[in-house]
Amino acid sequence: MSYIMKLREASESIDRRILNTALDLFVECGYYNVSVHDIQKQANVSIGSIYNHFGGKEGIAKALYYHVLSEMEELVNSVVAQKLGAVESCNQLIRLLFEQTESQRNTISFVLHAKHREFLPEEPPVCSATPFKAMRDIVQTGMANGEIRQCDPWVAAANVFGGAIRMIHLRLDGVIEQPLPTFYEELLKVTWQGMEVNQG
Amino acid sequence: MSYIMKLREASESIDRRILNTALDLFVECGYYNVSVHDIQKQANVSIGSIYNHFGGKEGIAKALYYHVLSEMEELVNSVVAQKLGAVESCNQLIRLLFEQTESQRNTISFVLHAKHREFLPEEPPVCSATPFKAMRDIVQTGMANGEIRQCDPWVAAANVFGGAIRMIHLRLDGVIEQPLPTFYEELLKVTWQGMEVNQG
DNA sequence: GTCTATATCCAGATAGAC
DNA sequence: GTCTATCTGGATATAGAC
Repeated sequence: MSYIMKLREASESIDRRILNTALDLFVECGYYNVSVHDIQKQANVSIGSIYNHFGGKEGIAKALYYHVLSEMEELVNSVVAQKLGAVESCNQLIRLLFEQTESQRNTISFVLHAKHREFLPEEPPVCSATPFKAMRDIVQTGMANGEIRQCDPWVAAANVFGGAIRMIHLRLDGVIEQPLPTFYEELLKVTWQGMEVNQG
Repeated sequence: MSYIMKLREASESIDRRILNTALDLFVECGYYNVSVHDIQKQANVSIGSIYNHFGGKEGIAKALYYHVLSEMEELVNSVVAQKLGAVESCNQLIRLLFEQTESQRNTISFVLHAKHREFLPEEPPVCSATPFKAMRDIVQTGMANGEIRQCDPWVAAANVFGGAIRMIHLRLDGVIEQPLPTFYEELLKVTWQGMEVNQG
């Protein structure tokens, strides 16, 4: 083990080391392709510690799930706290999500890309969690105050964020090869003004 | 085993019975939560037959993957063959996808919702498969002939189909409770004309 | 609380009769 | 080609020393 690694381990709590390692492995290989031993080895902790701290593999996944959800919630709250208009709030959210897809790839991947129901069957689906509700609420507010065209709430939310989320998926799958912020301005333009060529 | 079941089994080839059963189980429980024995029991075939026909669990998944991809390809081709304009082609595609999400739920779920890379690591990602390329091509054509606003190809495709795909995901997750065709008209309006309220 | 060594279980895969 | 019975590896989880 390198000196750098030792330093890093000393600076991180054992819990964090387990969670960080698990996040990397789950995202890279998929939950069911990762064994407790894999996590144990890569995190340089004993298997006993893992069972003491989290009670098992599913315990790790659950802790991780709530951890990344709370990070997501922070992100949404940081935008809401600015009290911008609805449209501008959505834009900031998309900008932050695009940036974090590049800088915090695995966190975003675990929130937006993982199929939690498969390994955490008891938990509610992500999209019904608070940060996602908050995103839909922002759109709702915009419709109420006339910033955003009136329409069905699901349609509105899917249209505002659907394009961005689709691009995040494609980026995480390696299909899009440029960093997402490259597309930010252009995406906003078509999202708000539409795809149809203006007549006259 | 009921009389109806026997009739159904007699009318289906053993291959189809295995694939149909596997599709249902994979979608409902997730690939790794389904054992070969589960498939074997529910399809009323012996485990030996499964290994003879598909060589194992991964063989089933691979066959299924190409099967549903070809169904998806048919769907796209059926629209392309009509030689409509680009915008109208996209609309028809979305309409068909919405309808099939209700009538062929598991097929759509396996194509659009499953994480194939986790259990078929050798296969290319779905979104790089032909039907998805064809969808992007339709959008491209529309930009070339002036039907659709000029912009980055990824942004355009994500915006045209992103809202629809997002709604399909939400529907498959049980978050949206109404059948998707309900939203068809409204979705098209905002997709093409945008979300921003017109000035004046 | 942390570790190693071990127990238990069940999945995928195979063997060999028919 | 189809079946049942069986093997084997590897996973989760535990026991018990330190």
